[in-house]
Amino acid sequence: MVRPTKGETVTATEGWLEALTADRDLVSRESTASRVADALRHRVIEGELVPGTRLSEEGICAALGVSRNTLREAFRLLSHERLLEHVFNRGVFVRSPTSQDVRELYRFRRILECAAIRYAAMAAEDTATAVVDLAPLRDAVADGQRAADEADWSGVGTANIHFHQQLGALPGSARMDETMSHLLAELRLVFHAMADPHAFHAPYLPQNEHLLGLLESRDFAAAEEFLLRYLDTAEGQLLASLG
Amino acid sequence: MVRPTKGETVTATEGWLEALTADRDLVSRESTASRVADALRHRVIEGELVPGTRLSEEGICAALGVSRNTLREAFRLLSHERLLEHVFNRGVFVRSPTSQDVRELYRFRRILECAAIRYAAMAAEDTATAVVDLAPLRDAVADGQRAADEADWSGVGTANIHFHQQLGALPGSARMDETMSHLLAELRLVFHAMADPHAFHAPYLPQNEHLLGLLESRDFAAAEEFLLRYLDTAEGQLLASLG
DNA sequence: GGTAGCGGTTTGTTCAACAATCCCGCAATA
DNA sequence: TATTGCGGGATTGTTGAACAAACCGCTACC
Repeated sequence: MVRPTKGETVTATEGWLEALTADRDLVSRESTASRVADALRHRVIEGELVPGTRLSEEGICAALGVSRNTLREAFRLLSHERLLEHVFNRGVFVRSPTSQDVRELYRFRRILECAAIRYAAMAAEDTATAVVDLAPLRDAVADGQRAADEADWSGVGTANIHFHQQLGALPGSARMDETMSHLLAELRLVFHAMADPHAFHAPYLPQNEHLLGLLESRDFAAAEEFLLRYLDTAEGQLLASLG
Repeated sequence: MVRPTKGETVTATEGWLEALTADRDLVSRESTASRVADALRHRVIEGELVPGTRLSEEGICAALGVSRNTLREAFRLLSHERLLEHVFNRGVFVRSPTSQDVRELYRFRRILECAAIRYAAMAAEDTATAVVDLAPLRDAVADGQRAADEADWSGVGTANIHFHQQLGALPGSARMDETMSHLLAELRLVFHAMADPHAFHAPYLPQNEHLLGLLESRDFAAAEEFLLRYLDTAEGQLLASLG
């Protein structure tokens, strides 16, 4: 190890401590329950666990090699995210969203995503506020385009979700980000109930691009209007598919 | 037990089955973890547990007479509501919100509550939609007035929170209700950090009433404008109080 | 046909134990 | 003096087993 010569003190560039805090999550191990929850969440979101499936405690804790108590903590986490449904004395099931759920989900989406656009509009006309950063949205659109070129429909779906996640992140509120994240994860359950969940996303790719264009040209009123129709269409499709 | 005479079938008034479902939660036992969480939540929300307090597992599960595992499930629930903070390998603490939290909380409140007003506006001009029900808001204002008359400042605070909860409930989305509920519960933590948390709420009583008046007279634009100023003021007070 | 009783199975909850981790105080060192 | 290294003690993380309670499906019975 190289150490400074005696009497000499090395002062690093300003703010390096703050930079370190960004790496904090790399150091801190997370609990096994979180990791189990991550594994299950992935399976649910990717549609490998079909809605309605019962998740037996014994089977899963044997498969994952964790104790029942730890597994139940993971169940609790995912139930809170509405990905699983915990029925007292009967076990946990992969949640199967109803059409009522779809209507509520989209009502909430309209509220949150329109609010995000309005926030961007406010930030744009208020020079005091730092202008919102649309780069993550551009990235999401690009990712979607790339996935479509490779006929990776699952990737298109992911990019689509990512686009809306980033749209909701415009106001820069961690709480809203989390809410959006849960909302979109739950929505994935709905998508899996469709006949061809992956192809479903494809038509929305150019629409995302158009919406981004409106935002970039600062036509926020048109963007909001466009988004509302966009969501109406999607909701209608899902409701029709759910019966 | 009285049973109908053989061959005779008693038919009760229509809809009694639906009425029964409302009492379901009285019958269905909830898990002990939920009840433990309820008890702790009450203590935290009422300010009996000061932010920063460490909640020792051993002490609490002895006091409540539940096992450590059950207590830990309750801790998970409350951590998810951001009332407690779970630090890995160090225990759980009553969350002490920072000024950063306050800013985020109010940013999110502005988004959600304004969206609620805009939803009411949309519902009002769209005759197809059933008109929104302002009765719960009136009730909350009345409760606050009554509590103020009796110098019950804690009650005034509760009524104030209740008012905003009901405001957020206008769009009729269970998911949004839950989000608002968590938001306001977390906000209570902030209030307790103030010098005189109860008196803090009193000035907002007439403002709630005024806001309700604007909604009743369907002047939604003014209502939104008024609410924004309202929230600005409150946020400023809290930030000043937090330093 | 409908209903009451009955096992087998799964969940709810507790308990006790061990490993891993952290905090605090003390000594050693530059 | 200020910093570093090192236990000791306490607390948390996780496990495994155990028992009570509840549910499901089956059978027997009226």
